[in-house]
Amino acid sequence: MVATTPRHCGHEHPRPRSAAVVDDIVAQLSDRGYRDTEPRRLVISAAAAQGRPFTAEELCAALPCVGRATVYRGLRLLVETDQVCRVLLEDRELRYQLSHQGHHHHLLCAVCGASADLEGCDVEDMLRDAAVAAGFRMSGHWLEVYGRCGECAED
Amino acid sequence: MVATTPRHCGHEHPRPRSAAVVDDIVAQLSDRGYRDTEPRRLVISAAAAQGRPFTAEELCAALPCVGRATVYRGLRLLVETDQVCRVLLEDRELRYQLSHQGHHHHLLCAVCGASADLEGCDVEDMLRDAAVAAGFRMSGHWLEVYGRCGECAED
DNA sequence: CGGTCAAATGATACATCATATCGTTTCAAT
DNA sequence: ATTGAAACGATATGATGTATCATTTGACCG
Repeated sequence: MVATTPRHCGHEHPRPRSAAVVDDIVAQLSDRGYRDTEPRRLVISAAAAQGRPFTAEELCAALPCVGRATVYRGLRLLVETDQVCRVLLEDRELRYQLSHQGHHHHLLCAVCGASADLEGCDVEDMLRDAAVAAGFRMSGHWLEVYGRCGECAED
Repeated sequence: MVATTPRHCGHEHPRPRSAAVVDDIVAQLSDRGYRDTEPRRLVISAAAAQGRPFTAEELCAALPCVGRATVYRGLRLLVETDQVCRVLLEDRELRYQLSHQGHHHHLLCAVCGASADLEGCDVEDMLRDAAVAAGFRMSGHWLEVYGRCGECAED
């Protein structure tokens, strides 16, 4: 069932190219007992349409037909189900982006806001060892790396 | 000059054992052109008296004689001058603690809130290399490690 | 030692971000 | 189609931090 007849407002929400992505996420949510609702699809679709990490407010602005609370609830659900991951900027601003893989870290461009996944870098083991040395048992960590992407590196 | 006669309220603020620490920080601020004020001293003293990472609100509560804005301003100043460092909990709650050294990372106990400094672990180089591999030039990073300290590890 | 003035303060308004509440709507299983 | 729980939207509330601005204060200076 495709959302071709919006009920909340007059805006048209044409089926995007990323419809398959949306369907896939909706299916995964469905497997976990979460309903397939139109506002939820709109949130997922808008999230998938973002080119780079986005804020909850940006998503709200992009979805005037969907209530703020619903956008926040949708994002929270997507994070909890690992469909979306959270990204923290240097000023502590919280942003979101679709998850591409399991656990990973982000390289964030301070200039253009682009993000890349940090690969070939398993800090986990290193951190775990250092934690043990300090008498801790590590359970998790948060790591973000800031810098300039290739395009923005030219001063 | 020691603050023995509080003016803002009737509370007594006896000169704490950590007075030397306070004096030292005040001196460093003075070197940078910041005044030696009583509210500022109270903020520093209260921060130094905390056993573990604390929130701005906790400091406000501990200092009923000092205005909220002043506490926040004081903390911001202390962070900017590297006297205090910021710590991010897993739920994104922001806490503060006195800095013991230059740049370093924290091990945070999820149970009791204790913190330890992560030593013998230079993730910097590793991250820098990984960033370069992704076409980025690294400029900074944020890393927090969560777990259980020795005391809280026994289930 | 008292005058001076920018820095600092405190009260409070405001901004931001996110969650809680609650009556209404909607999905999906029957 | 019926129906009950899940989800929704509007809005109130809460948490955290900053901006404003009249007043106070600390450091310098003569």
